[in-house]
Amino acid sequence: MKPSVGIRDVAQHAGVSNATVSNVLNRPDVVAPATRQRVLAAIEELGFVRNESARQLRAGSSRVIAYVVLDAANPFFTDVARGVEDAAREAGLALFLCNSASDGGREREYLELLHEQRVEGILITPVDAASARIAERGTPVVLVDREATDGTRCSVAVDDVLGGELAVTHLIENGHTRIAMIGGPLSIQQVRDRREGAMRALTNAGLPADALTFLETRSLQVAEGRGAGERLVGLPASRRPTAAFCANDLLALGLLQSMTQQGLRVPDDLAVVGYDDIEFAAAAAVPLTSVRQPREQLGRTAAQLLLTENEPDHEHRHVKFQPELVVRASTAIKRRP
Amino acid sequence: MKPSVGIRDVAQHAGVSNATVSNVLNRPDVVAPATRQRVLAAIEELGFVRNESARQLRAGSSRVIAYVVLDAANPFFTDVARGVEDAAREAGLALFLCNSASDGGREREYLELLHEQRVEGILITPVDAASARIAERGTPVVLVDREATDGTRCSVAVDDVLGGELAVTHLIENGHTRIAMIGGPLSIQQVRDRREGAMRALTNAGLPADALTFLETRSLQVAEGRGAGERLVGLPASRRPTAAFCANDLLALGLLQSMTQQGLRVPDDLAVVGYDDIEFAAAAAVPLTSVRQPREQLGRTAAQLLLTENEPDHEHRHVKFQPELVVRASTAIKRRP
DNA sequence: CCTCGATGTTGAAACGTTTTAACGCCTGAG
DNA sequence: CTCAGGCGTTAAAACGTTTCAACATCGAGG
Repeated sequence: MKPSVGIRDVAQHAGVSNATVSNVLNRPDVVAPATRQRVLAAIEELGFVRNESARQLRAGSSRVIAYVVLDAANPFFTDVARGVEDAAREAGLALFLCNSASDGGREREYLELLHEQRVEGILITPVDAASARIAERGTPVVLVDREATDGTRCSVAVDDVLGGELAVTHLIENGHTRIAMIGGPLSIQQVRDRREGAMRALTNAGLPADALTFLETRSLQVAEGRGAGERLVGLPASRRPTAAFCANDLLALGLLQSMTQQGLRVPDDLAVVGYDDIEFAAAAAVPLTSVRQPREQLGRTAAQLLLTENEPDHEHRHVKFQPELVVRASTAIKRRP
Repeated sequence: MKPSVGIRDVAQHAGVSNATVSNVLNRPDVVAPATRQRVLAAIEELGFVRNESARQLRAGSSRVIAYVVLDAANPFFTDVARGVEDAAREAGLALFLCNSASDGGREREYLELLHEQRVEGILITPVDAASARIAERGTPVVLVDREATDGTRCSVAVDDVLGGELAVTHLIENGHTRIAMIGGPLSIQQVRDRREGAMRALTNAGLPADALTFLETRSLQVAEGRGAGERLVGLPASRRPTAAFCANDLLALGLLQSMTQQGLRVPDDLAVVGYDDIEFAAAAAVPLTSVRQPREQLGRTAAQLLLTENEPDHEHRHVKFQPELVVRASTAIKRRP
């Protein structure tokens, strides 16, 4: 490792004091143009890179925020992250992405690390309700895609109950009366909310609660969707649902694959609704009906809320967006031959 | 903001010196169990969080590495990132993900930031050749999915020339003699390599170079694939290729969508080969033939190489993996009615 | 000629840790 | 009783910045 050139080396090389170098770095306008040039030249020549730790230690602020994402492999979250990043960069902040991968332990570790790093703020889509209540340790936290139940912090969410209701109402209107909902684990708030919305749709339509079969999955990933498909087909034909509402598009895509593999047709044998409307939903084997959420706006808004967090008269806000149903081929009206 | 409790506050509260608190934090075994308990209790009680900046400033090391990814929305890279993270976490390092989003400026900013942060090491899939040559500033850098041409750093790559050759050879064997390659911009090394492989396949089969029409795109994203599809269909039927090799799966998925929309059939009117074999390739409208790369292993290996970087007798290594063709429906043999 | 304000520069004191050498205490051996 | 050695603890010196009050220098206004 190089002897690591510091601000004093630069100062000496340029024939000024270290305070002046610091000024060139942080308040260029306050130093005379000639000196500034000389210092910049010295910086260039010596290959000086400011030591952020020292800067932060003294200055107290870090110019970095972080987004702890639930599943970096889910395009929904990468889209949210893009919104976050755009907003952050407009505000002159850098963004660190951390992937909890739905693992509470990992999430805790990252939060601890971020607190230690004294980031300016943390955006998080928490793994479960417990972690959503994480002790605030001086760093502002904004919940993303999850509503803060207590008023202790800001949150940006989408009305998942409404989303579930939209999806299942659509299926009911298409004539389905035996419907499966696929999703899990139930420790995830979104899954619970979407199920609640589904139940509400049944009630609204005067259908009994057992018109909905809930198949719980271990995660919200493609492979689990395939597994659920097999379980579904395994059911006796008389009780087998004619439509499925998946808690996200990854599950729906897996389900779709599984149906094709088992020789069943979508939507004829099984209508499918997904959730999130990720880009791949439209490109699927059967273009997927899905519930669209304003992904980038979700992230962008969350970042903006975070920025208001240390304003003097800040009070926590809870923004809630409306989802929207996008109808495609996977729920085309059932043919009655 | 809270008055921020420091190590000395803890020390005072526990009736010991700050050095002892530091020992509890870093070398718990060296301090007497009773004292340790007392200190831990004080930490808990005061809600002390170690200031990482100060730690790092004094200790010199950061326990963090970073992966600057080319496109966080591309599942290929999130899979690579997962491999990186697994390896990092096994080594007790945290991983920060930075998304350059194929933007050279963004990439430079992040690299600067990471240097300032004095991260232990940087993994990067660079935007273009210029950025791949980025001045090393004391922080070890490993190239991911790109070969380091000079011997100045380690790299982990996949043989893209071979990949392109596999894809196009497969198309030729299926009887295609007018083939399109879709990808870009050409500033991306992978695109150039895959095209070179495609040309080699032509040569091997004794086909003229103009059997391959290269359609350059502005990026490697789904929307560009759709655009390319329209351009393709716009060609006079006599010159229109009967098969397309896409530089990645996102383009291929876009192309697929575009074909369906324009009423053409895959593979009958156009056979399609993608690249990367992302999870969604198998779930596409027409399951996609694709060139598979060992994604997670790529990331894992890169992280491991990075870790060897500050061993005393380190010499830069260039690992190169072999890709593999996965044949699916999108290149099923052309029917000749 | 003196004073004043503006403009540029600087010396030195933080910031909150880790680290090192030294310290006091206790125990067991001589 | 003395002394060597081990053990646990500590005072104080870093680490590389930023910041602030103070200090030159200079031109203009009185």
